[in-house]
Amino acid sequence: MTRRTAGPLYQRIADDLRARIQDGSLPPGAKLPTELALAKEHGVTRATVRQAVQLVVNEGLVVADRPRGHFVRKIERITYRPQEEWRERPDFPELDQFMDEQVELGRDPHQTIAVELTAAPPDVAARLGLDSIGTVVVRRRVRYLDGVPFNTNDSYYPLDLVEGSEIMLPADIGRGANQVLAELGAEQTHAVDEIEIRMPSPDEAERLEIGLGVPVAMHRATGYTADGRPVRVVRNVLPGDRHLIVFERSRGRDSTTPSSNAHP
Amino acid sequence: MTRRTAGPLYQRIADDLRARIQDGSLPPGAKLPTELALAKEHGVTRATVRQAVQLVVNEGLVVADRPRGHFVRKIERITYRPQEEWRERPDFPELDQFMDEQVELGRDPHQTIAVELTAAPPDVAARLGLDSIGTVVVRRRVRYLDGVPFNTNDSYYPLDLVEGSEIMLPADIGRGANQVLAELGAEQTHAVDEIEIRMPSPDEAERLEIGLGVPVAMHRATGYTADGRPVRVVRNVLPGDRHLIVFERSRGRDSTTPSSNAHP
DNA sequence: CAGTGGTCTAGACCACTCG
DNA sequence: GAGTGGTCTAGACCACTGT
Repeated sequence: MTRRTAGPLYQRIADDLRARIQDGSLPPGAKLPTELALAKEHGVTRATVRQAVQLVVNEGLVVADRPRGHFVRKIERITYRPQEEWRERPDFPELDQFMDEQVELGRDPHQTIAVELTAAPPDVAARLGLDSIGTVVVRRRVRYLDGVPFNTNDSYYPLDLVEGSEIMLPADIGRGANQVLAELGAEQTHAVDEIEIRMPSPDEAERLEIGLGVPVAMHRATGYTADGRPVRVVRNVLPGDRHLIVFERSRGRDSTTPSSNAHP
Repeated sequence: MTRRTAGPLYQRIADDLRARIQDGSLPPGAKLPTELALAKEHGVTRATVRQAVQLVVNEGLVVADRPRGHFVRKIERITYRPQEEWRERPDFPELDQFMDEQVELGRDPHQTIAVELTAAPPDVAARLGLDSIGTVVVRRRVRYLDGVPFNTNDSYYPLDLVEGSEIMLPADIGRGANQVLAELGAEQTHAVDEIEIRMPSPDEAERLEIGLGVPVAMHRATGYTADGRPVRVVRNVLPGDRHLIVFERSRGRDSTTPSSNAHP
């Protein structure tokens, strides 16, 4: 942490706040001094203090809880393992995988499911190899943990592949949508995971109750059958303050250089 | 894009800017109207316009290029494949892998290398299984593409493992540090990749020339030998506007559930 | 009701780049 | 030298929360 001794006033005030957070005198969850108090302390107007506070808010260090005050952000991440979707499931699971794992950890998960028929958005169409009029089935899920929205999970399937199947029903699929796909003759043997880091759109921020200063990961997974046909695209939006993405890899032949069907 | 018809003025102005960016009337690279022009257009003061502009800047949609004006951000990402570090390399490579791949793509890469001996930072110590006084060798690299800093790559090795080896020299290792480790009797057979999404610290922002509104991914890779001993931790800081992280996976036994040595 | 942050105005001066 | 955004002041009113 480089301490500034010159430069704009608001930067110096922000430096001071960061230092207090880092050295523990303002621990996670602590309430910051009020804007008025900071103004008096530094001999500036409230407007200048607000610039400083805005800065640390946009860095994700501090959250505004209006009108109680500003507080040091508490961060608690769950581990998100894209590879686990291919883990063996119990023979008669009652919940889907996300729910299942979280219950094991003593959390209270639930999710909303909506199914929709639309034209494939461009990124999905490109990965599914569909032309511009390709119709897809989308399963949109919002997942909650202890009442807080945690991530969104939108799965896209070519309509002709899943028409009439369980995938089109807005309900949990205990054995997993991938299992249903396999039963439909489209078993997936490999997948490509893409992770894009950016700030959320206003829509995403609202849907996931994301505050300022929290970026998201857009995780896209494209699943392929043995003959290289893409049969599924999943778009996950993961708020950065609530997720740690984990992959494991071995030096085996099949997990290093699959070489084909790579996107983009 | 939900258009607002009520609410704070600056939000409405920001909505208007977003809409113009999304519908193409302000394409990537285009110059926004000046703050004064926007103020007149919307019948508000410059301070209010600045709030609106700050918002879209912090969303990463717009960059300030002072004092020329504000411009719509152009985003161009390179593909970053953690698994590729285990790709077969040419017998007599002259450059390291990052450089090599980028030259193939017609870019001009270079990197700075500094080697340092320090106590292991807590996150590294935890992953290497070292106690609080464990000493490590750090190879710090900053990688540039066409003169722009692209990412940082700090590799940590237990001192007793690499002492006296090529790893301690601040120069490119054509055949790769992993190959050197193997020659030292510490061949890695599997690894855990962790990806954390957050806003950059002021230090990181400066080192990587990151503007407001650009989050980073912290990618940590921990490499293990066949007997499960961690021998290397790499910390990569990847600015979100310049990277797309890609993994590929097969449904084979070894790439799905390695189960042991997982962090955290 | 008091205290907090959120929004907005009106104005001032500065540093830097470009023509 | 004109024009841009960056910084800062002084003041006002509002909406919401907790007591």
